[in-house]
Amino acid sequence: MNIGEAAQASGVNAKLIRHYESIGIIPKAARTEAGYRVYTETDVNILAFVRRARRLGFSMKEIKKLVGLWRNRTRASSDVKALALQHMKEMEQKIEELQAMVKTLRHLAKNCHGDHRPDCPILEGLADSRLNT
Amino acid sequence: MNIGEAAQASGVNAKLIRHYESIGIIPKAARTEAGYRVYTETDVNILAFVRRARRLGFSMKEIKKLVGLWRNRTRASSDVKALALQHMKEMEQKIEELQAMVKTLRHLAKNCHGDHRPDCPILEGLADSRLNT
DNA sequence: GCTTGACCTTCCAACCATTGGAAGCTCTAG
DNA sequence: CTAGAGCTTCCAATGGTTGGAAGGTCAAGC
Repeated sequence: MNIGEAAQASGVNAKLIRHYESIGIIPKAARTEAGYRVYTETDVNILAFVRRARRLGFSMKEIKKLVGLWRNRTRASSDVKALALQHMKEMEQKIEELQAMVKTLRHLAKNCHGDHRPDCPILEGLADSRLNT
Repeated sequence: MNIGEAAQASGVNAKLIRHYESIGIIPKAARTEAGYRVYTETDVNILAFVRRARRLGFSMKEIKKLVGLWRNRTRASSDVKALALQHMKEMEQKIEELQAMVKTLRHLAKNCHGDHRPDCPILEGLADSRLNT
């Protein structure tokens, strides 16, 4: 399987596959005599694994760890769980931050006429030093 | 006021102030004979405005627009409101995405022993092609 | 007046994850 | 044999910020 077919099968862009290899996320692919990368079913599984983890918002650093744990049959499930729980915590924090931002903006927008007049509580709110925090 | 004092007063890092100037977010500061940037109260207000908008998650591109509208006394409030509502919509979408990620991870983690055993539903879930979407 | 140290200047590079392009080689079909 | 699709490497850009290096300038103390 060459890189294009592996990309098709795994859902990971060919360009991205090379990038993942270059930064050590995935093992270096074997090559043909002409220098083309060659992939096995296992390689495709790893790539799909990376893609799913990425879609769940894991950073490449975290994914590197996860791939290592995945390939290691003697890993402890506690290692994986800790990584997942930590990641969940960070995402929940991010959600709270975003919700606070939306709340503030909604409050400001509520009192904005939204017409041709220049008065705008949104801008005034942004300019208000009491909003410093 | 030099850049350090302006940074102190506005809460925006001196380094970042230069950066904002270089990418045209804020107007070019006046200079002393020696080349030092000089800031007025108005400049500090703009910087603080940028900082608050940034903290509400606006992109620099959006902030560039907002600063323009803020400095323009004949702007229509509808322009600002549209920008704010669009931004809120994007943040709400992001929140939903994150919540879906957390939900999936929570589900996977629930069945993970989290001990020394290698069995781990989290990794199995990530490797499961049914999770492709 | 001279040194010291804090501040200022510019420019260049790094972070993260991805995407794009250019230039050149290799394969496959007609 | 040629066309074009696909492969190779390398370099650059995105966005927002931070860091450092190398050098000029200011204010205070001696």
